[in-house]
Amino acid sequence: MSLNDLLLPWRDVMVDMVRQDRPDLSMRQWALLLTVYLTPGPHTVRRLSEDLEVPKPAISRALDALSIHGLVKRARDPSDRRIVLVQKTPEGSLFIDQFATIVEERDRQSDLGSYYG
Amino acid sequence: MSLNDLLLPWRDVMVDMVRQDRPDLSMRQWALLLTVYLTPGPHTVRRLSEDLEVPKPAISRALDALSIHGLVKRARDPSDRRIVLVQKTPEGSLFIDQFATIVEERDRQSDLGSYYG
DNA sequence: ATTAATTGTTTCGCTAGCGGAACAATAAAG
DNA sequence: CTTTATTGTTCCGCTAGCGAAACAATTAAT
Repeated sequence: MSLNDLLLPWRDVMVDMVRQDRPDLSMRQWALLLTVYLTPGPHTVRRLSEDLEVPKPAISRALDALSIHGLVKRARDPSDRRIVLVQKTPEGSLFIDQFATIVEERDRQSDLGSYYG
Repeated sequence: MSLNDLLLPWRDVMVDMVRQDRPDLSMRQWALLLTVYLTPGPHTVRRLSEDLEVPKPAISRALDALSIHGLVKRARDPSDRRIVLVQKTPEGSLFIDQFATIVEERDRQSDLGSYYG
């Protein structure tokens, strides 16, 4: 598999991400969002900070940003009220689905490309 | 193919991108870099601006940032000295190769996961 | 009860990036 | 030549994000 076949879908999806309509999330915010939606929880600030190798305050700020867009929400753990559990939202799920559609589309395009081209 | 199978490699690669060692590029800078390295040129500021649907000054600034890391270089078109041709560099090629390695690795992991898991 | 540890947020000074307008350099049209 | 068009950069005021340190809230240890 050539470098182009491998990376072109990435290029295409990233370009889609950059085009101005959708909320423009930074790389960290994307990594955080995908982590919350695709990996098993519970997702606490501490764990996310360790998983992403990013300082805790940065996680906190990124959660602020994602929350503003309604893509994620915070809830205190009832059994230990220091802990913040980061949770999915309906809007976030929709957003992820739309992202998946873009990825699917771009993957499909790339496959066709290597078939015909 | 499940949402997870489709998106988990993306999540993993983005997390790798975010981890602090490698130059932390913004989404725009990534989209720009991949466009220069993976799509046919010549790449002028104007064309990149149109392709990415991003204002020209933003392209110019992003090129500054990429140039500082040596990932890309500018050269005036000799036949029309208004035009800036954005060109690859050895460092940039290496960087793209490293990125490809990450993508490959993460794709492979995900395939294994759906086979055994 | 007091002290120590843990968790997440806020503050601090600072840098990078934003869009839009103005700009300089170059080329094309008249 | 002079004017107009094109291309890319710089300037402007502003917002978002950064890491480190300080902080408040809560729980655990003594």
